[in-house]
Amino acid sequence: MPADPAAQLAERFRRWLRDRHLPVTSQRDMVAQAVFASDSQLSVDDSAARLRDRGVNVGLATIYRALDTLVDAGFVQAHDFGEGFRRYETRKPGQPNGFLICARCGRVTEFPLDSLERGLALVADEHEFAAERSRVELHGICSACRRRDLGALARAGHGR
Amino acid sequence: MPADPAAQLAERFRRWLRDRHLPVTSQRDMVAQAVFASDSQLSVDDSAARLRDRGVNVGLATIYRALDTLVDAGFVQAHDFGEGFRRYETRKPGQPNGFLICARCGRVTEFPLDSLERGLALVADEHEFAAERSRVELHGICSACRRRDLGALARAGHGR
DNA sequence: TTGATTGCAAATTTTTTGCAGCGAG
DNA sequence: CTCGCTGCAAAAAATTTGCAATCAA
Repeated sequence: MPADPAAQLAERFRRWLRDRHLPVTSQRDMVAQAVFASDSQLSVDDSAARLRDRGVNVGLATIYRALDTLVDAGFVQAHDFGEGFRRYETRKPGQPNGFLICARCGRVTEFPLDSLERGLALVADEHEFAAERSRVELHGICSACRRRDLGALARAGHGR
Repeated sequence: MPADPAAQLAERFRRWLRDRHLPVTSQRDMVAQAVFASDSQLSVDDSAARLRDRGVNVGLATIYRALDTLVDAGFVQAHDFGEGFRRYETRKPGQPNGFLICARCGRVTEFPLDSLERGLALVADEHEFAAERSRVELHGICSACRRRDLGALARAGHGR
């Protein structure tokens, strides 16, 4: 059984293209695989780097266009974390849409919104707002950086 | 009593500058007043336009620098709604930090996070994340656009 | 063959930076 | 007088666009 989810997604994307009589080019396929194979949010540069590492050479403009297509097709989701550029990520069914953004190391961890959904729906209702999607960001210090800070503090205390 | 909150903020900003021996220039003052006087989130272009309308001429670079200073001073908050540029807004004590972003007209309405705070704290705790600030975005159709759509639908129905 | 895609380079857009001259303290 | 600020123009950085050559179907 083909249990590799990235390969399955790539195949579904190819089918999506064929269904609308769009050519399945190797470049698009490579970009798609790069995003599908990553479990983090890739910038366009990140994607270009990964392709380069695999010996594949694709123009930046092509990567932008391929990612646009992937977003249109619904396979990929675009993010803007306020860094001045976008990031892209495979859109899995039942996506989290909650983000813990570490101010120290920049790492972005995701979490599901289930527990907040009721409250969010309530707020939308209050304002007669028809919400289609929601996004929650928590900015602060992640557990790893936190532990590191506490460790440093402890050492400083011992040394007096 | 001087009840104009914008004027009060401007005065506080001047004092902030004086306190650190920075010159209080008319340009910085004007930029500050433009943001303080607005109740929406201004882009740099918006700010430039408002200043131009008042007959004030300030270079774009100066506006960027003045806004940076205002953010550093804590009087103004920067936003990124994924439009490709930033927006700035007076930071009031007990800010909302919740945003209803209309996909149709682009208007951004704010709402307070009180009702969600408990849930947010719970999520942070679960991940051992030390949250400093949170940000919630709801994307969808605002009440005004909603009504407009419904009206159009009704009219179409009548005309049959 | 046909029409969409690709690559490259030029164009756009937002923001930053360098620097000579001005101005607040 | 002394720094820091201002304006302008050039530089950066991310993204988009125009177009001839290429490629999938």
